[in-house]
Amino acid sequence: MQKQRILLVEDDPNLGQILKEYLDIKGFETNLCRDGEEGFQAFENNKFDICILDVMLPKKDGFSLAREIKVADKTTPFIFLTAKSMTQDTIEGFKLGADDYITKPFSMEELLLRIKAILRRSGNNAQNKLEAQIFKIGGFTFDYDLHQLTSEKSTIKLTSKEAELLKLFCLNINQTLDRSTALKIIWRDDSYFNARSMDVYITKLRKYLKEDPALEILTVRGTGFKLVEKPV
Amino acid sequence: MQKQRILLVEDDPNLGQILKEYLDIKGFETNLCRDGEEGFQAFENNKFDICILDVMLPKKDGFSLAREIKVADKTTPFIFLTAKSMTQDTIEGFKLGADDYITKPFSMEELLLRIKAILRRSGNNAQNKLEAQIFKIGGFTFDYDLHQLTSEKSTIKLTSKEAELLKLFCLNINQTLDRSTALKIIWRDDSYFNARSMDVYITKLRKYLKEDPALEILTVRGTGFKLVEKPV
DNA sequence: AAGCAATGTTAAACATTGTTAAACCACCCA
DNA sequence: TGGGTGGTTTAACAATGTTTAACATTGCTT
Repeated sequence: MQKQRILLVEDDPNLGQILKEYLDIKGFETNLCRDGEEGFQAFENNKFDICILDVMLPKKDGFSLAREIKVADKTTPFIFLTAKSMTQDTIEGFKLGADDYITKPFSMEELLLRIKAILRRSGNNAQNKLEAQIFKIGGFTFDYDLHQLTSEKSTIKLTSKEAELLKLFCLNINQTLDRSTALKIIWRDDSYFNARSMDVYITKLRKYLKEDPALEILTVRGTGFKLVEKPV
Repeated sequence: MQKQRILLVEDDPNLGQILKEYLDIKGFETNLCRDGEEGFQAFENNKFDICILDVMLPKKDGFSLAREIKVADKTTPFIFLTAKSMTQDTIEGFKLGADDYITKPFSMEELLLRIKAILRRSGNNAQNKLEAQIFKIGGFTFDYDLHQLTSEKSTIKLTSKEAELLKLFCLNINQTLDRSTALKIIWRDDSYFNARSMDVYITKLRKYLKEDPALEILTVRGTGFKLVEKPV
């Protein structure tokens, strides 16, 4: 498969460089630009699968840049990098045009998961858009879009939070999923009460998965959880 | 098996030489460079299994060097040698790109253990990353990822700290494990209270391993502990 | 042998996570 | 509008993991 291309526009040279390296390591081809104008030029000369735009940029802010890019190609998905200081209203505004946004500071893992999610559901070609997100874990088949978890015996209907959490686990199977990363992605905020809410959902997922002894959600105390698929 | 190759870039001639000798004795082939440029040249002309980079280097700092190396070969793992004086933030930054970091001053043993751990889990090929860490000690099978210690009779579920400590012993079976090394690796800090905590865990592990008389955790008074596997 | 420092052991204190049920909330429908 | 309905959060309490504290034991030194 061809490498997927990312247009990253970020003026902080440190952050930009670190992000580019991380994404490159993760198998993307990342084009890093320093300001809005440079970003737009890069977009005109290349084809990208996704754009990651800092909102505060020299010469041309991320929102304007996005508008121009949308004119040129309506299908390209965006992720905005927004500052913590922005008001909720502003963020709401951005959300309208963006496929997703992420608030600084964020973990790279969190960004990567969002990128993957967007590319999955709104990939470049029409086929991709229709492609279901179906995971096979243990004896189960999990259809994220339908919110269905199917085993030989039965099919369970999941709620949206259950499905999102399970999807996160599937995207990171056999790896530790950070508590705060999951919270920021699903609950959009890492707070004490959300953490407890997540614990409740962990219990629910465990109940569903109990049917297959090869699957287990381990707790990594102080860090997060890990969905492991044991060998038979 | 072929000797594993280490690229060591350290400008302090004393420390550099000592480390090189130690690692060579431990069965590696170590290439010592004095500054970032020399380090990069060495990397271009050879294949290394792991790079150990001082962060403060003449001509080209360790972080920049790492960046260039990553471009040339994304899979090579790193360990950064950082100074105690660095802020937590900086270290967080390094952690992102690095497989591990170690704060000066450190013991050679500690470095060796970190090297071994990284080579184990992120060996040269990507497959290795997925390979489970399973140890056979005495009559037990210990699966680190699942935190499970299995004997003929039963399977015990270990807590995270128990599992980490046991893993350290397995990686150093029949060798003395330094108290402070273990503390720095598992607790990331060698203090009096952590030391006592570790003693508690030694007791717990002894209890688990008691089932097999061929295994014993000896105490090396004033130094540390040693997990020995006696012949039958 | 006395005294000291290091380690062994146990239990209590503390922190985090697990579980359950009730409260809350948004949405639908009559 | 009001009453269900399903989903999510909050609250309360239970269970578990980790650290701290206290006291016991061991080995070394003088």
